[in-house]
Amino acid sequence: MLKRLAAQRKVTLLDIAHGCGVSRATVSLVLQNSPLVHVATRARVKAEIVRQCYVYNRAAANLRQRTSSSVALVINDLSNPFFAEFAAGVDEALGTVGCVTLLGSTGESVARQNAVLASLIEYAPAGIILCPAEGSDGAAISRIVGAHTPLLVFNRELPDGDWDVLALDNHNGARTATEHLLALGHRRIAFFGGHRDSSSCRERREGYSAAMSAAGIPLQPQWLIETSPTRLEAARQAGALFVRDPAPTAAICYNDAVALGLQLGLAARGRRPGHDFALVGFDDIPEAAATLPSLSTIATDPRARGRQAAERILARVHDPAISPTRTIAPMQLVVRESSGPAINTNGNRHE
Amino acid sequence: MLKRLAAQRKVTLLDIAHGCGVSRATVSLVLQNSPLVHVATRARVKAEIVRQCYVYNRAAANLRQRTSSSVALVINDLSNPFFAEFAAGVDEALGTVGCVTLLGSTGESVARQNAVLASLIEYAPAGIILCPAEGSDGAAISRIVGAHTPLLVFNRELPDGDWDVLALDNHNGARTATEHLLALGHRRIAFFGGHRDSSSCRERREGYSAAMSAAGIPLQPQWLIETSPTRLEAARQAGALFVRDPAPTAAICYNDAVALGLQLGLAARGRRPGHDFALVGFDDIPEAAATLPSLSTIATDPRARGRQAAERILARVHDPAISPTRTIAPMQLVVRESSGPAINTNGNRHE
DNA sequence: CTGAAAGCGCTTACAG
DNA sequence: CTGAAAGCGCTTACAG
Repeated sequence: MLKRLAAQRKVTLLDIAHGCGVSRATVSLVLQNSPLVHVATRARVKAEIVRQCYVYNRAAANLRQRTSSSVALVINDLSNPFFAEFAAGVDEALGTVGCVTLLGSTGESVARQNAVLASLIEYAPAGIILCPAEGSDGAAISRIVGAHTPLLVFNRELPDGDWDVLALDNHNGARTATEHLLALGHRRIAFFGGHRDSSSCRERREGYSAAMSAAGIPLQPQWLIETSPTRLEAARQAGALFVRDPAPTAAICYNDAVALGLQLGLAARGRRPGHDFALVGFDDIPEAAATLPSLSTIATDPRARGRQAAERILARVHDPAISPTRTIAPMQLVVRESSGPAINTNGNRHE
Repeated sequence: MLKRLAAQRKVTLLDIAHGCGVSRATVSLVLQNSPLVHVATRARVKAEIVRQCYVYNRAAANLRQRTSSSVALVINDLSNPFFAEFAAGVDEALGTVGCVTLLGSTGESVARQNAVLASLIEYAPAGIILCPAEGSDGAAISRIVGAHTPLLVFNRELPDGDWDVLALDNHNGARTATEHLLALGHRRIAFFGGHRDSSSCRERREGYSAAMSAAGIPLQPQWLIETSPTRLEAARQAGALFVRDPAPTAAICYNDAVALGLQLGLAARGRRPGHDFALVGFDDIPEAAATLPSLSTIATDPRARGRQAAERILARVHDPAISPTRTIAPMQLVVRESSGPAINTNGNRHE
């Protein structure tokens, strides 16, 4: 399991000390920029460090100091741009304080997640940021992580435990998106894509329902269309919107991938998104601005969320007395072309 | 710089030993599944480990054994899907052998790259996988990394040093793509997008030129169009293809992002990609299959490259006597709709 | 099969 | 301002 390094003798503090006739303690103090060391001594030590190509062994230092300068990040999979952006944000924020990111991925498997957590915890990270796999068991996670390492759970609900939570405001995001379409005159609005059993999908559907009820529009069951959250699936299912008359004139999509797929599926059926049909996505992935028609969407800014998660976990590391909190990140509606112009109540555009 | 962990006493090997009346050595042997320990003793120890919620301190073990169970991965930025996929592949392969990924990102800055490397090397990784930032200095990197940690350089050329190289076969990939368009009957073929000073762009242009020369077609300077390698820029520059008559009928694109942008730019000018104009991308990002028309492209399979890089570095870790090699990963043409049907030499389709 | 002892590379009181 | 000594949590010969 372990990699065996060529046990070539590395140059150590003691080598530096011998090299310039001081003790290890002095070298250590120089390394820590302590003001206790005489300038001349300091200069001699520093020169010797360069001369011998000494490299500091942070693991040894951490062991002795009982500290840690790493944070573990456990996500689903980096090939999902949402998580990749989140990870980039985490790494960026940790990097600025000289902390390193230990990466682990679960591939949405609970068993793998437990194994990954159990492995990462052995590296004694200062904290853990976890995007839990679907179906995660909070109690099991608590048991593995233990009480001494601050944990932050991102993005997915987990039956409450003693950890920080950073959640997206799915409910209000979907409500805002729906209200946007209502304000443009749409009445028959579908919620397209996603799996009912995913908590984020459930929350988004609830926000959508809330807005529809508030507008006095009874929900039609055929307006709720499930798909796997991928572009391809969404493109294939586009037809499901039009099996009954009167068909919806607009849709809130579970996420941008689904929305982009729906745009393709609509085009393949001769309908022009943003003209014959209005849609709003979720996430604001880079492509949303670049596609044609550009995609109106609810921005989640995963990179900023990553920075936020890292800062929160660092705060808890620095002061373990802080108690865990629940933070809800707001989401912003970005209006682009795909939601189209205002229409009249028959579902036609004002000309 | 360092995070200070609440110095709460952690349960240690000695606690377990005391807890069941054996020595630390015995507990250590149990942890390593050594056959030297009596079954009954082993069972007692294991029970005690669970009872006390002991967690192994891998850093301490690594220090004592002079081993490492981490590999550092330094990339540009995770928000680039190509690198995100590569990182996912690296992490996947490392995970299966119980090795952890230390992440670092350069944001394409040489200064930051040097700082990140200097920081990561202090964690004594067993090896380093580096996707060098543009303009990297091989000598500086050698100096920072030192001679004892195997290094693998991915994707970008770096003046030769004592490291493994995993390169993409840009030249042949571009040649293959160009030959595909030539075989369809195209003669006026552009090379669209990318920056001339990037080594991968240069190599791809060379492959393209080679195929054109081999077909006896003199290159027109106006067929070489530079853009930043983004979708938006590419969409904006689409017009540059048509400033002079006769305009090209096809283009090799620097990468898929550029190709997708060009598709949008063409559509905005009333030209139908795959009908009025043929194009081939580079990378085979997931979107290439899902866009409309679907994108013909040269597949680089970054995830497989990541696995390959990880396996290579692990091999060197296990046997430091192996000398560094240069591996060129082959690239595969994937034919989809965007390169269109065969045309006649006037640039019209066969009907 | 088990235990006492030394040591991985660092830091930190404590004396001087 | 500098040095001798103990110790972070583990492993590994070496005896028994």
